[in-house]
Amino acid sequence: MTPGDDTVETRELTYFVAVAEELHFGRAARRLGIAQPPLSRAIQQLERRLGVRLLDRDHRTVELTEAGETLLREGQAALAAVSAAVRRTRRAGRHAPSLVLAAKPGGDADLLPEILAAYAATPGAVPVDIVFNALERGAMVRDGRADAALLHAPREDLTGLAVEELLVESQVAVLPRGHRLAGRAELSMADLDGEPLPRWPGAVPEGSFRIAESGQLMHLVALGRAVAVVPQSIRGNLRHDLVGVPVTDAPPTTLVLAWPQDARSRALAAFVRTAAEVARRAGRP
Amino acid sequence: MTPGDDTVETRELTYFVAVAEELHFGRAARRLGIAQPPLSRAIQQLERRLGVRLLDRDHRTVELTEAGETLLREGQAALAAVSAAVRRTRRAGRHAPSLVLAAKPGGDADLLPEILAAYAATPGAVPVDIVFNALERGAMVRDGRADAALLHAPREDLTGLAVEELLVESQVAVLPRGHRLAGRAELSMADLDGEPLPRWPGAVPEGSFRIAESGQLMHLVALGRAVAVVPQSIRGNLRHDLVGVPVTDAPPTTLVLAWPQDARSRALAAFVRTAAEVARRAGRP
DNA sequence: CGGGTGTCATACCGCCAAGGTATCGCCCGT
DNA sequence: ACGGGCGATACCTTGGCGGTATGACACCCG
Repeated sequence: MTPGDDTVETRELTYFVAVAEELHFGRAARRLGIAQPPLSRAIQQLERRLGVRLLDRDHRTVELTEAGETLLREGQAALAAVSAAVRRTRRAGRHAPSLVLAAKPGGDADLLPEILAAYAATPGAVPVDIVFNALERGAMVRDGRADAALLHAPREDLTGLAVEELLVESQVAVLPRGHRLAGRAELSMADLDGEPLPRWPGAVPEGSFRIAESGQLMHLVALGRAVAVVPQSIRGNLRHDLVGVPVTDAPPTTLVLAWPQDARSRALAAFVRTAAEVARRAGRP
Repeated sequence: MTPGDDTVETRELTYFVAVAEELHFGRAARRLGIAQPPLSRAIQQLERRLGVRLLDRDHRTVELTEAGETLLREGQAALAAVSAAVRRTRRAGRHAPSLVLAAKPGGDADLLPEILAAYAATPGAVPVDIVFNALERGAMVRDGRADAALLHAPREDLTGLAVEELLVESQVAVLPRGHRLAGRAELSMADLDGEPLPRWPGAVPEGSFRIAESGQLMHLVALGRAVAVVPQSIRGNLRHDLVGVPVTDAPPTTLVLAWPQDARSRALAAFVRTAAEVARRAGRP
């Protein structure tokens, strides 16, 4: 045995993560585009190499051991790091420097146009591509698909990212115009008890689909199937049949600009500086 | 061409990192334990896959392109993440929970004994293994060889780590007892101009060896071959033939406890809490 | 209770690609 | 002009990855 072998191929990690997420060899194999037997063998070999049982499988069901849960978490992070390395290398090679910013539609508190204009006016500014994505903007920064993202703390996880706070916002409940609470000047969270979930995009109401786009959520609200508690800045973009009512005791939300904490790019640094300045200026009109 | 292939095997990354660090295919191949031709081919293939030139090699010399520098940095991080995943998985499998703490001999400001005692008294405390290492305690935390480390900011790089500040210290110059400055009550950095390097462990004086152990450095100081500027807490552990003189304008050093920022371990959290408390208590005696 | 079905493991095979050896091509120092 | 050093190329061998077929076992059903 050679226990000093402290590495594993990304292929093996990918395979394990697929099985660990699916908890089903057949489905995982299909997702990976290979047949099931090689997958079984690969997992066995991985377990032998690590000297650790990763999955408890009786003939009916597959579940993660403690070691397996560790490898799922850590393996996902490691794979993201590898993808990030590849993507950033490709970007560095194509000599057309640019920035990719991940934002959520309607989630920029209307700061984005001004930030982009101010940055574009900066000497040495580089083209900025905006990528809209509601659910995985943090992951996009971590794995190199984006150079920076607008995120909402503490709703979204910021581990592994450097951040600049742009704006602290209170929250409002979005309600159909005809709702029993729609006329109130303000609410407390307790007033919303018993209202249907989800409260925000990304939350997964049981048995329902994943809300991937805020328009879907707003539609659900309009139908009375959901109540959303969101940063107050979206009040400007509400559909005509919805109203936003301040929720006094909802925790305030912070709009942050996040980027990989080891980023070394001159352009990114300038963009961050500009964004912070614009936000500061907007803070005291 | 299949540009959607966003991953790379760890083997390829390891190979590239070796070449990028050595800037020499032959040496890199020897270090990797393979022959040179397969290594050349592997790098070429990697470049083809990424669609990017990584190394500028004329027949005499090898140097990194910009993309190559990116891949070196990012690849090292990704490989550390993979190693960390493997090690943490192995640890999680062997069901004997414990903590590994990386410290530098003499670099704990004498806080360690008290921290260990206080933690051991905590309910649910777990055995703590101390690993002494002067040069790569940060890397040990990042790649999973240690759960936490005592580091000195800003001397050591903290990116990617969560930290708790334990102690802010001013610095002293370590001098031979007979040195012309040894009698002074205090110094400024300017007084040390012209003194021989290195100033601290890990610094590499030109043409000399790497100082891997503080005893070596102290020996050099005693021989008049070096001057060290170090946190004042080491004054208690100086050899009889050395003295420490405060350097008034040296930037203060902060002793921090650092751990992987995505750590989820209950034991680690308790240890950090205890350490912070001990340090706070020690701060106001 | 016996056949059917779903699931993971095993057996066996073919082939690609990683690694080895030998050699080339090129630049350099002398 | 020549030998030495270095990376690239040519060619071969083989380990291991992936595929198909099948086994072993548990559960469901009529």
